Formats: sequence, structure tokens, C-alpha cells
Amino acid sequence: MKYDLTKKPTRGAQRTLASFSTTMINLLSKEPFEKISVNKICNISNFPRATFYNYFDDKFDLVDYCWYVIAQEIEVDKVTELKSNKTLIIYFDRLYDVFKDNQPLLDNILLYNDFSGQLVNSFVNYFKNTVQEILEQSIDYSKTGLPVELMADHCSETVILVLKWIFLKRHDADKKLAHEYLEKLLNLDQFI
Amino acid sequence: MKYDLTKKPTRGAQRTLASFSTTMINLLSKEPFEKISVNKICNISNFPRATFYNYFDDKFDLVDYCWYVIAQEIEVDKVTELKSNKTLIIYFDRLYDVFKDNQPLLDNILLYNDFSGQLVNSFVNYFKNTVQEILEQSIDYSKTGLPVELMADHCSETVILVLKWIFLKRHDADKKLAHEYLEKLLNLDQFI
DNA sequence: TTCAGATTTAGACACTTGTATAAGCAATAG
DNA sequence: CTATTGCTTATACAAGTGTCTAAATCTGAA
Repeated sequence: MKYDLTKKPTRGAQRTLASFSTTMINLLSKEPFEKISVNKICNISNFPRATFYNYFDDKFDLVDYCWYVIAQEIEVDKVTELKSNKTLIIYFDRLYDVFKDNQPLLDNILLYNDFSGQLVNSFVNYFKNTVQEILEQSIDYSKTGLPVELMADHCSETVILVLKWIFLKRHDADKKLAHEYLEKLLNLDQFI
Repeated sequence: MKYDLTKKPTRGAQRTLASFSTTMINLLSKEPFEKISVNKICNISNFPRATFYNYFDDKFDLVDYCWYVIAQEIEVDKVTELKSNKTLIIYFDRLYDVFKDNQPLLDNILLYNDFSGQLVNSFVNYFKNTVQEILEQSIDYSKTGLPVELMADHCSETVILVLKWIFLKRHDADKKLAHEYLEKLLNLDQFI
């Protein structure tokens, strides 16, 4: 990403970022990711290509920014409840809500893109990394006798696995059932 | 993949496939995947671009074929030991050996490519799918009370997680320690 | 050895990509 | 109000992509 998201954006930059990302999200509901070119995005958004490349490295970069926008729904109140061992469940629940809110978008995306293709992969990866960063700092894995990073990796993969199962592979499950899956897969009682 | 790998290839086709794949593997040890173009591959291999596109859809397709070639080391005696619950460990061991044999290649690849980039991802994914296909048919998950596919997915992700930890993130571990990780992460006693 | 069917190849096509330059415009500090 | 700074944009470039044609070449079965 060429644009620095930490500094607060000017009004113009906000407009530009919003324009590109909504165009991308709209296109994702209409055609496969390979068919979406930077040219097309720029024509629809009415910006020249040069502007696109002022903000993003390529279309993968933009699509990652889209996931970032979606992920904002969770991360607003990031501070609360850290350092507790319940972090995992709390984060799982938040992601569950975000995925549920975006179910229509996900359905459309899967209409045009392979489950194991680049696009769905980038989506899944984005959220996996989100979870992993949180878990590495906030969970006490000392009871497991395994390396912290390995364990954090395993937990975040499992959280995402269950969400994939429910929202991408469409085996609908309410939060209660989802928790049951998560607890069985992770053996949660061993370290919570 | 445009070329049909099930039918037995002519001598010419064998030469072509081998030429393209060894060129790709060589290049992967020398530069990042983005810098490798179909043009470059064809120049080095001394084939015209048209021939490349007779066999592969694009360079991702070729790189997948490379993983297929590497994976052949395991799958020769695929038949033995199926339908046993020890399949998981047996396959883990085989993959452990394959990854170990290809450690120098992996090291080079990681010199030029991000751990979470497209290339490493395609490698990891290829082997994850390999494991998953095997596990879905051959393990009895009835004791876990979880959907079969979910469980098979979780097991294959965990197998690959441990291998990534050891061979890509370079936390060297012998087979004994690797088994210990796997058993703790998967709670193997619950269903083996 | 021959020959029909399949593969390979040269060349061209329309298109995308990422970068670079210089001109234009807008917002801010003095 | 204006000078300066920084972002936007028009345009051009060298390179890559994937597809298509028709001619050349190979191959395997008779």
C-alpha cells in the first residue's frame, strides 16, 4: 500500500479511497477477480490510472484495503478485554458478526471466484492475520507446553476454519454450535 | 492446466514438461516470483510462448505443476495403508521427508518471496489439498462428533502448520518432536 | 513406409501493467 | 495575498499477457 493509513487522510484522499474501494466491492459481486483490471476500476471510478497507483501497488493491494475497511467494524474497540484468556472467544464472536453482516457479499464473491483461488485466499488470509496478531499478545499458552507462535498460529487458523465452514462453505450454524465446534477442535479447556 | 496429466505423455511432451518445470524451479532459487515472466521461462527453455500456453494456463499453473512433480515422491505407493486411522501420521511422515529433501529449494524461495506471498501460498496450499483429499476418505472421525469435512480440513491444516513451522519458519525439529507437536495440537488420542 | 490426425510454431492482435515525467491545481503557512 | 509544498493528472513507454491463425512438423498405427 502506497498510501499511509496511519496519518489521517485529507477530505480528497478519503473520497478517492472510498471511491476505489466501493467500485472494487461492487465489481466483486459481478465478475471474477481476474476480469477486473485497474483500467476498469479507474474508468468506473472516474479517476486516471496515475491516481490509482498513487494509492495502491496493484489490484491485490486495493482488495486488501477493502478487507481492511470491512475489518474496521471490529477493531474500533480493540483495547477492551485484552490480556484475558477469553480473547479468543471474544474475537471469534466479533468475526462471526462481521462475516454474517457480509454474507451477501461473500455469496456473490463465491459465485464468480474459486474457493481456493487468489481472491478468496486474500480474504481469508487478511482475517487470519488479524486474529493471529491479537492472539500472539493476549493469550497465555503456558499450559500447553508448545511454542507460543505455533499455538497462536494454530488457534487463528482454527478460528478462521470454523468461519470458513459456516460462511463460505455455507453450513449454517448459530453462535452456540459454532462455539461447540471451536471448543472441540481446539480443546479449549486445556488452556482457558 | 491445459495438458491432461492422466493420459501418458509422449516423449516430446515429457521433454517439454520437464524443461518448463526445471526452468521454473531454477528461477525460483534466483529471483522473486513476480520477476519471472512467461517470456523469460520460454527464452531459457528455448520454447516459443505458444508452446507454453499449449501446456499451462499461466505461470501459476506451471508452478503448481512443479509442486505436483515434487509431490510425486510421496504418492507412488498411495495405495498402502489406506482406511487405517494411522494414515494421518503416515502421511505426515512422508511429507516431513519430502519437505526435508527440498529444504535447500525452500530456503532459496524464502530468500526472494514473502512467507505470506502468492508463491509460498501456492506451495502450502498444494500440499494442504493433497493431505486433505487423503484424510477425507481414510480416517474415521466418528468419535469426535464433528462433521467429517470440517475435521479433515482441520487435520490437514494442522499437519501443514507443523511442517510450515519446522521447514519454512526454520524451527528445526526431528520427527519425534514433530509428532509431539502434532499430537498435542490435534488431541490425537481422541480419535486414533 | 506412408499418411491422417495431432502438436508445435511464427507471427500478429488487443489488451493490461507499472513507471516516469512534467504540467496543473489546491491547501496551507507566513 | 502569495509563495511553497504536495497531490493530481495527461501522456507516453517498455514490457508482459493470453488468444488466434495458418503453416510446418511430428507421431503412431496400418
